[in-house]
Amino acid sequence: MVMVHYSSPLVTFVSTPRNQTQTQTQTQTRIQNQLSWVETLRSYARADDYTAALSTFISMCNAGVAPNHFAFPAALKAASGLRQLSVGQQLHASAVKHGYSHSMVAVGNTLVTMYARCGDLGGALRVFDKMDQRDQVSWNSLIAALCLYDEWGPALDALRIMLTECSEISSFTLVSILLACSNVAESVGLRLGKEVHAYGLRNGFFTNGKRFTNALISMYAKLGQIEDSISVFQCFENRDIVTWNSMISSLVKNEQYTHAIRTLYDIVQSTEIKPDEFTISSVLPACSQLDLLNTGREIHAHVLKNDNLFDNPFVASALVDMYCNLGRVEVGRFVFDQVPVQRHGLWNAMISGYAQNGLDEEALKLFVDMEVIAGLQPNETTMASVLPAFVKCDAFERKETIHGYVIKRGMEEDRFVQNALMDMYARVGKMDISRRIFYSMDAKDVVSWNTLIAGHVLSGTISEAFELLVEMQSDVNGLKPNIVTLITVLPPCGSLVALAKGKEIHGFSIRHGLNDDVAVGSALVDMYGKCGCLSLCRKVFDEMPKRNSVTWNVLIMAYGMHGHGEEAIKLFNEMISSKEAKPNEVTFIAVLAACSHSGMVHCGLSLFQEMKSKYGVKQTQDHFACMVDLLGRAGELNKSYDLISSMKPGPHMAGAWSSLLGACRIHKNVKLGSIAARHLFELEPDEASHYVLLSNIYAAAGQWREATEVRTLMRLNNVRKEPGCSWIESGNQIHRFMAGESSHPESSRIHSYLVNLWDKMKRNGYIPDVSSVLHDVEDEEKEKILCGHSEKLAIAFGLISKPPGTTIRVTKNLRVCNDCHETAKFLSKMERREIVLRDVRRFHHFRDGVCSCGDYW
DNA sequence: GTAGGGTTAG
Repeated sequence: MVMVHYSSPLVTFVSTPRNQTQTQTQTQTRIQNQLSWVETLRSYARADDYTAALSTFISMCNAGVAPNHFAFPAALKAASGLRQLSVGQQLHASAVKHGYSHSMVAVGNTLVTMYARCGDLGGALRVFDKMDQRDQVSWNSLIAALCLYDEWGPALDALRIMLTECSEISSFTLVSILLACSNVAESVGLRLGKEVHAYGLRNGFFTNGKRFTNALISMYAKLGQIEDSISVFQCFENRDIVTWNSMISSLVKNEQYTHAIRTLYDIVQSTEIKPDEFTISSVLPACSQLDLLNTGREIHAHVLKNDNLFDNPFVASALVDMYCNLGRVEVGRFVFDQVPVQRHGLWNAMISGYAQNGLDEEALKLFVDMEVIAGLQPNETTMASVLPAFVKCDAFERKETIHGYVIKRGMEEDRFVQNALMDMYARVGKMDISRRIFYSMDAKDVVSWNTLIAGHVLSGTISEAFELLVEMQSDVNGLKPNIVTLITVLPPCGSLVALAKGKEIHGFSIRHGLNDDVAVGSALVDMYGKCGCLSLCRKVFDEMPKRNSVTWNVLIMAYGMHGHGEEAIKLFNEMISSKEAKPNEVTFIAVLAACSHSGMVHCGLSLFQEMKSKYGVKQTQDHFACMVDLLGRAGELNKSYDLISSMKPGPHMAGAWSSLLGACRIHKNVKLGSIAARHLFELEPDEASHYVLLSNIYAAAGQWREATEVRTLMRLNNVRKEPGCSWIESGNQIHRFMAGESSHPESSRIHSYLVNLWDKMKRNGYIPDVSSVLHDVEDEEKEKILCGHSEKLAIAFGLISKPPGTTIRVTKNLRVCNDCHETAKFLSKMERREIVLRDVRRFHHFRDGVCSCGDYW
């Protein structure tokens, strides 16, 4: 027997020496004695003082008093409570020796529960099978055991058999069944749960069973029927603290955060009920969700005033979690450092707090400390929290070694860890391994799908991402795309101008009620803007129930990119006066870029000067770079140059110099252009576009020798020009065209169409701008090269394949050349087609021979 | 009978 050390008045009582000879009185005394022992043992067990109960049992045996059929269940309950399987097994053997065990229902029942609670479900099932007799409690014990191991289906099967064997049903049965109902498929669980509810109503379980009512509240909430939970709660008057806690946690589970906080206030105002550790740890997540830092602080204060609450590990980690979720990582750390009892939950809360706030190195350090200092082995939750920090932390280079660690610790089966690993492989460019993990997973959840889709978006394999989006909806588990999915797939629709796909996703968001979400709405506004559909972009924006800074920024950006500078500034002023969202640094990037694209120099200058004083947004080097662009485009090349010279060195410098270089091409300034290019060759020697621009500038000025020199330099530096590439969506497919290439299946048809079109244009007075061609060859050859430009191929394909009257939307990876710009403008009138051409910088919207940018680009 | 810490996007 395991010895349990404790001191109690009982010890003196049991160690009193006994007489060796037995008289009748002595026998009576002995029986009396046994009764007292057992009674003491049972009262300890009833009071959940398991250590005392076991100790009593041991002393009783040592005193030569045989345990009876009341003693074993009490001792077994104590062993269960202490989760001591070996003690339970010894009790089991001892009970068999004394002739109890399975023949005695009470002992058998307690054995089932003991094995289940001590981590041995198999042992529990074996005992149940061997029992000669079973009563209602036996079945309850079995069902509860199965529920404990998440064997919900078998638990319900057991109930069906039980109903054929037992006529009586107790509140214990009902509570177990309700628990099982909450964890099976919604339709099955809800149907059965409602039957149990009705049964309880008919049989008076409401009047005598708080447990039943509390379980009902939780059951409805877990199955998403929060209205039913609330009505059960409201109809029940005999509420205790568990009832209130069940209601609060149900509300939080169903995202009814405001209601949850209100319920907490109801508790506080009532005199007889006081919030306990369950209340606190249930309600704190609601504070995070609603951004209620002050409410969180009040709760924290309440915890500090009742210091027994702070000893609860759930409360402590919920506080850490709340502060970190609200961005107060340092307060979270302060609380973390105050907690005397170090448990996994607490460490994991702090590690994920660091990781989610981008403090990767702190997260990694704590991950190490957890084992080294606290002696706690990281578990699956730790791993899933820390993996993103490993992936993002530049100081940690050999990312993949972490997979070995995961396997060594036996955590590779965990879904959250697998998802995090998939993300890691996607980010290091190993989509094959990411996919392999995905297809090896038994239970893929929405996050698994989202991670794989995001991986494909990240690695530029967009068609795979779109295919997965479709495949996902036929997943056997009935998974559906969620908000994150939509936010993942909408940006590539915008960048590829895949308008039909974008509209399809928009439709999906409406059908599934996801379009009211700010992030989804903003992504839709952005997508329509990038697809060149200003009207739909505006319509989505206007219909959104809630907008934030991002929403306004993407709308302003869209108007700016389309050359509607005045409108963009008007929207900026509306944003300020609506007070719906505050302008931030990105807002000023958007308005300054808008001014730049529309040549609104004065407006841009005054906004730039006022942004700090009037709007409280600090100027960054990126804003300076916008101003360089604005001045340069407007032809104020010297001012632009002076501004660059005043800028601090940093990664934004390349952008600034390339703005100036671009401006020099527009305004044909060879001298400044070559200065800008020289800086760029140093900063980004591998970037082909710089060489091409400078070469263009020389060529346009007729300086062919210099132009050739630049091309030679490019060769010497081993820089290869990124091939021009354009996309157009047609027939629910994205078609890609590379400059001078004929890999498209319809290539020859497009080519002959383009030759005819070119002739027709020239007959109608079009003069090709051959200055865009770098090669020093005959004009006829230059025209051939011009006709091979990818955007012309894409526009030609659009004219052939898209129904008359529809808009042609093309996007290009590089800047659109002068001749393609003029061609599109000419075609928009000659072929009576609206053409929207998007390049790396902005939109060119051609209608009836006019470009929205007014040739200012 | 009631409670937590995790993965995806921005």
